[in-house]
Amino acid sequence: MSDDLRRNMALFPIGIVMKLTDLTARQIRYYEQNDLIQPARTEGKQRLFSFNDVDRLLEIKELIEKGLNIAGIKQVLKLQESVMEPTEISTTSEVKRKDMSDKELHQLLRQQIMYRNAARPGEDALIRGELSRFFH
DNA sequence: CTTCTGACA
DNA sequence: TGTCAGTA
Repeated sequence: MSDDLRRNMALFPIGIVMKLTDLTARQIRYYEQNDLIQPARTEGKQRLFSFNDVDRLLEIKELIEKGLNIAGIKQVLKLQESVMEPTEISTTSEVKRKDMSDKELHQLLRQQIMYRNAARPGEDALIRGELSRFFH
């Protein structure tokens, strides 16, 4: 069995994921509603998460802690997907970055810098105003 | 007992 | 986001 397939197997219920990510069930369900994650379901409609789902949730958690809202997180997630090779869908952010082109790397760095500026209330009103759509 | 959806003093 | 309700 491939390693990628193993990481995508729906294995644990929300209770386990809560402990693994330190997120509340409310938050996890909310992120799913906003299409940030798409966990599998049992016949009884119970969510079943894979290792990839957990990794994704941990990334979402980091982004939330940096002040990003759903729209902002979608941007980052979309950017990461555009950077990944269609074939070898890597797992760690380290591997993902290794295959980025210079153009994509600059775009990601530019956005990260913008996030930091916008995350400082009263420091850069213009930038924060333009990116308000991506923050709380 | 755990999870799910919907709703809001 | 928390939390309570009524189920499955």
